[in-house]
Amino acid sequence: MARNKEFDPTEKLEKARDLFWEKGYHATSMQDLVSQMQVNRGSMYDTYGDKHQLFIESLQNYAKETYAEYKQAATGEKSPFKAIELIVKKAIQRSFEEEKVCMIVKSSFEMAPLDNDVKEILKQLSNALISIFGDLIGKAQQAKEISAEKNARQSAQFIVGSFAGLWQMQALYNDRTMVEQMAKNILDSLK
Amino acid sequence: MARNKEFDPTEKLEKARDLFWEKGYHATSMQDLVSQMQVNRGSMYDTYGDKHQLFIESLQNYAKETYAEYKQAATGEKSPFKAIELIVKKAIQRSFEEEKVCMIVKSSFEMAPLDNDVKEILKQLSNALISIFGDLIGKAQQAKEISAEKNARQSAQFIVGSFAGLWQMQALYNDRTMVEQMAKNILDSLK
DNA sequence: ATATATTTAGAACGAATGTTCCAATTAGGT
DNA sequence: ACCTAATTGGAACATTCGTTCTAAATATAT
Repeated sequence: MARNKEFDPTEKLEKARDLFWEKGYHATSMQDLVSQMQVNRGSMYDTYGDKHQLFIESLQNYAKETYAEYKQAATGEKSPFKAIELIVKKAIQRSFEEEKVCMIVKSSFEMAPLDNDVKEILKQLSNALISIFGDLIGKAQQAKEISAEKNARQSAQFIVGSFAGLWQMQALYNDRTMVEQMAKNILDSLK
Repeated sequence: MARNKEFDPTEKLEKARDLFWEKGYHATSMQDLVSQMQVNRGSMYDTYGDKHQLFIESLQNYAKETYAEYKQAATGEKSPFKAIELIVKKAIQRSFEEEKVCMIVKSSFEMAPLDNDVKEILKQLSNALISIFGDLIGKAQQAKEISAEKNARQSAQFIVGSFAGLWQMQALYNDRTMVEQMAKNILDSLK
């Protein structure tokens, strides 16, 4: 039939994702993307569609990779509460290593008020994380590690929401001790 | 000497602020601002400087007005802990009335990674809020309303950070009950 | 009343925006 | 080896971007 692509679409998508992740949607130009991805303009539009679609795919890719890391951090841990702790630790570690704050949270503030399609995706992705924590909290309650009085899903929402606080503090102060202290407070308040 | 301005600079600044507040910095164009403020382009540059300076003044104006409202919500309240509760309540009420999420938090995610000047201002403004809560927490400890074990400033940082969680949830789900439940969790964890 | 400094309206600027198009290239199926 | 369909590089598109400029209008101080 015809030629094959010279580039690996998912590898290049990750480059786009990293740029959107760092600068957000509006501050990232197609020129920025072309330069960073090292892919021709035409090929970009052929492969990913327009900027908006590319952003959405970047977001999905981010969530997929991030949640996989979170789950991976918890596997093998028998104590559900410790599993939660491990995920939070991993999230913080990752965030400081990448020197970037969670793309879903950033996008929630930048895009949710302006773009309904993106907002729905962000809701769905956040729901997925809430479910992960909800399950763990339920199990922790069964294991009597935390009080069974509290509603598991509410606690999960609290945890996921609290992440935003961690990231804001990181974004402003970039002080890991401070962020870890906040995380400790959050985890303590679960019990 | 010469003519007077036909418009009230602070009144028009508030219009700019509302637009930046809603859409963020990058998604707001000068054309948007000219239309919304009903001020001539040239007059805008004469009065406020460029877009960047106008944004900074908008941010300062936002903080001034918001913090005044917060303090006002707490005045007359003898119990320091209840004062904290009142501020949180006011913050939530205001946020749902305006149908917009805190401009400082939004800007922290959009601008802090890209703009050091804005980041420093955001830090300073956040510090001011942390101090307000730090004072109240200190007083609440003296009044034995909350445990004196915890470091007051750390708890204040936790509160201020937790606001970001409230706003993310509002931005995504726009569910007031959910946000109020989260706020309750935050306040409970203070004790 | 006149001179003067400032504001006003809106045209105009070059640069950057997202997107499309086209000719040249290239690899796969027959 | 040759046709064919897709990819490639890069020019080109119309808009929009933030900003500046000019000329007319206007209010103040003398």
